[in-house]
Amino acid sequence: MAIDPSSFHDVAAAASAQAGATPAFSPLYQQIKVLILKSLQAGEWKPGELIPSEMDLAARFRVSQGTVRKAIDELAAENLVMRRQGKGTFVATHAEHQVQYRFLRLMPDSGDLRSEGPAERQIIDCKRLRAPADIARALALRAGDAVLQLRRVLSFQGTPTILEDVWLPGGPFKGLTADRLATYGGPMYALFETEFGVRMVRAEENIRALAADVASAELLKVPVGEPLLSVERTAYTYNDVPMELRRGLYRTDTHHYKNELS
Amino acid sequence: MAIDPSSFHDVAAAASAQAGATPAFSPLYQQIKVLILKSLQAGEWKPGELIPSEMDLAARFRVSQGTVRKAIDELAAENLVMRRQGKGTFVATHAEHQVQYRFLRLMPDSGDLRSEGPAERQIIDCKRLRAPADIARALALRAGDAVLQLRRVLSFQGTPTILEDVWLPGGPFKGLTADRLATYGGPMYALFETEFGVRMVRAEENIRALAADVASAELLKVPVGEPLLSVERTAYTYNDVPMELRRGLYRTDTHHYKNELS
DNA sequence: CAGTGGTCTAGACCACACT
DNA sequence: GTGTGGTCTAGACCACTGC
Repeated sequence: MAIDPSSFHDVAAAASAQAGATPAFSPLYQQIKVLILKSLQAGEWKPGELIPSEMDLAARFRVSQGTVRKAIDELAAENLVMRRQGKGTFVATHAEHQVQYRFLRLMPDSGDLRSEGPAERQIIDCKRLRAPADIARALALRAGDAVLQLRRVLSFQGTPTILEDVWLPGGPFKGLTADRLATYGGPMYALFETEFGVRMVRAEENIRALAADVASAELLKVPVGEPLLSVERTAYTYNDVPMELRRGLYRTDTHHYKNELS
Repeated sequence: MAIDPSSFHDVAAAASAQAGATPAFSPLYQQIKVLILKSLQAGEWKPGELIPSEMDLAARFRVSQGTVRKAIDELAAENLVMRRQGKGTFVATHAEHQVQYRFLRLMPDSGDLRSEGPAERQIIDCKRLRAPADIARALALRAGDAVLQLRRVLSFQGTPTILEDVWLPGGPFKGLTADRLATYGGPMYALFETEFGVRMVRAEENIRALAADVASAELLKVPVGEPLLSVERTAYTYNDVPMELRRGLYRTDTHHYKNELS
């Protein structure tokens, strides 16, 4: 077959048909990646589910298996999917035992979190309110929009260690109650997936040291003025849409925040 | 040619010739990666230098270009080498302007470190001493072995912000003086590369909040008891050999420690 | 222009999991 | 055995760099 090498596939043809001064060249596998990403966002495959095999996807998009493979490689590197040899590729989820606290970097000074057993969770408060300006900005809402605020304490081996305030946009999380949170056994992000279809994909944390105020000191059972780690986390779903703001105060007398740099 | 499919290359043949109960299967590209890594360690190519082209390496190791490519892909993902299309693959270095403070996660509350201009560095102390037990353990030395201790303050826009104590093993860093550090313009890790042939490859940080003691408070110009971020970093060369212990105290009133989770 | 890394394909075989 | 992801090869062409 004598065919134009730049149009021997549907996707490739569509790419080269782009108009504009800059051709905006983008590799085929990147385009395939975007297409798979859209299916993930649209919920075509739910967290924990098996996605079609590389061969199937290659047939669907009319490209070779190698091209699909490279697209999935990148998605796997970003922790959006998980590959398992012999079984297939699965949509990543927070509900797995292996990656229980994927966004929690606090470690006991000896051992790891698993060796401490599960954390005891105590919900202090859960209420619906109108977003203050700073919260609204962080969640890409308008000031005054409905948000849920949740406050809880996590204790390890009987010692209160983390005090967290969580803000969630009211729309996507309509119907979330303190009771539902208290009765749910797994990680909070797993509940978000199963009950609200919101999967947190990545997060940013801004960390500071500050002195415990009266309220925090009481809840964490430390003296007022005790230095605490302030960890402000913004968590994002697909497409960099912020879906959670979380302000944590960590006691660091028996634990530390661990970070790997490379 | 009728040849055994598992022995059509030197490296592959060597791999399949391994004895032992567990065949310890390792993909070809992983073995190639180890070989390239050894050349990097041995200093066959120095930081900043061009390594041989993929074709050359493929010829050297008697494998296909694709296999070399996959090995280099992983090295690039680990920031050990840097690829530049049309030019070649270079050994990574701390002396590049783009990645100036690769291990420093402190950011001004608005803008970034570059917008603040270069930090002012003030060396407080630099002395040779025998390693206390905890320092020795972190650096994989014996207690009492010679170490260099260095203390310095970094200021941004006139405000002292970071107080650092650095411990280095005496052997590899023989001859390092406060004067050499003061006159050197670039990042400390770049000096380590050019003068001592020590390239830091990755690091771990343990972070805590603590109250400023008298000495720290004076150097950072904050009240005694002010909450500070304590950042304890262990930096490693090739092969996970620890080469530096660094204890930093960060003021977080105008800056914060930024971490990306995924 | 030649040389480099980057993309894409096609086909073979290997390792693993289920049935 | 069948199907999955994982490895390896070989060859073609594209995009970028510098002579």
